[in-house]
Amino acid sequence: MSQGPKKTIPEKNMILSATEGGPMEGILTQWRRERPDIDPTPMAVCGEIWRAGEKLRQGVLSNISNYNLDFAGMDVLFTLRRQGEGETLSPSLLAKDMMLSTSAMTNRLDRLEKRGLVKRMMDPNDRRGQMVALTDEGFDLANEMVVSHVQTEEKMLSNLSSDERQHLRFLLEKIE
Amino acid sequence: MSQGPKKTIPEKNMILSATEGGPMEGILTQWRRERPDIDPTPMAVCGEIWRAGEKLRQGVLSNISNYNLDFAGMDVLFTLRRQGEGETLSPSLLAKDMMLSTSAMTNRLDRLEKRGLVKRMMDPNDRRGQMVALTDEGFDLANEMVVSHVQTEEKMLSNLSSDERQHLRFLLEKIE
DNA sequence: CTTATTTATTTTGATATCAAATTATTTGAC
DNA sequence: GTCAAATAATTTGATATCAAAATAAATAAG
Repeated sequence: MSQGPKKTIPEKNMILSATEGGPMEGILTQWRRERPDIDPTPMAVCGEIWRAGEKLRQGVLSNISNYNLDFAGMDVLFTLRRQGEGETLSPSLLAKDMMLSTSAMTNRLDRLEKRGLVKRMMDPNDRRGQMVALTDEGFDLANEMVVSHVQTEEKMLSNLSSDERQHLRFLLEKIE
Repeated sequence: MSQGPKKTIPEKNMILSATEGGPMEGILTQWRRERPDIDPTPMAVCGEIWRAGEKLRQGVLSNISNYNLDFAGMDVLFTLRRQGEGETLSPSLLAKDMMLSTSAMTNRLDRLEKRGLVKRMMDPNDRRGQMVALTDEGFDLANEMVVSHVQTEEKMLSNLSSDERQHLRFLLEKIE
């Protein structure tokens, strides 16, 4: 209440809370004791990114499981939905878009097709190729699901102001 | 060269580069067209986190595969190594630490034990329990590997200043 | 035209994971 | 002490993934 100038306190708190108290700090302490020759902060940064990603993934998954879907299925439905109504993508493009093997995509599409959410159509210009589209049911489901999906994400990000979110993206994009 | 005050330009650039050019921007554009009623920026933030995490994972994996290991094995080795030489953890604790099922941990330990990197010992105080420790070989490998591991991460984070890294962690920790 | 190469998708075989069941042991209630 | 509930680890069964092989069709070179 009487020590430093008030001006510096917010900044100080910011820095402190990024290095204290977090679940990462114990790990860093261990490494510093075992390998004082190594600066472990890169591990902390990467670890926080993975931890945050995992937390977000859990939250998103818990929402979409209300629709009897998993992350994989949601990914396909949303990718197709945001192309626009009636638009199609080939299995190869879908796989590339999601950084997935084409065989994994075959499997995902099989499951979604069995549930009636997507349909495969022959590509009229290339008999090797297929055109994958949402069914009406898939389109409606994606339309409904995206609302609660974004709400779920919004809730998990609610401690971040708009500026902070932008800054977070800015920093993440600098990762090589 | 003659328009606005120079002072604001860095901030402006910062904001611009977080919303333009990134691999996320096309996706946002699609969503804005299809669902103008929904603010898609939460998807962008989450997507950036997952994207960055995946990129880091790839880099780390490409380094540890020089040691014929995968992410799973590295995780176990490092968790044991940072406990200190000769320290042990039970399979349950290891599993909890890595947010993994105990059966997955059984599998990981089987593989590492087969390679002679860890050993299982009976817990003298609880005949149900085990104490997992690094072998000498495992200890040496962890010691060698952590150097290039941190270097690899450091390289991928090299575009971020020390302050930026701290700020990044600060922001990530706000995710609920 | 024919053959070789590339491209699109599926199938096969292997593996890491999880949830649930199993086995063995400890802890707690009485 | 005995029985029930909790805990530690493994086994089992199912599944999603990948890499590599297989199938089929388009493209290119001669």
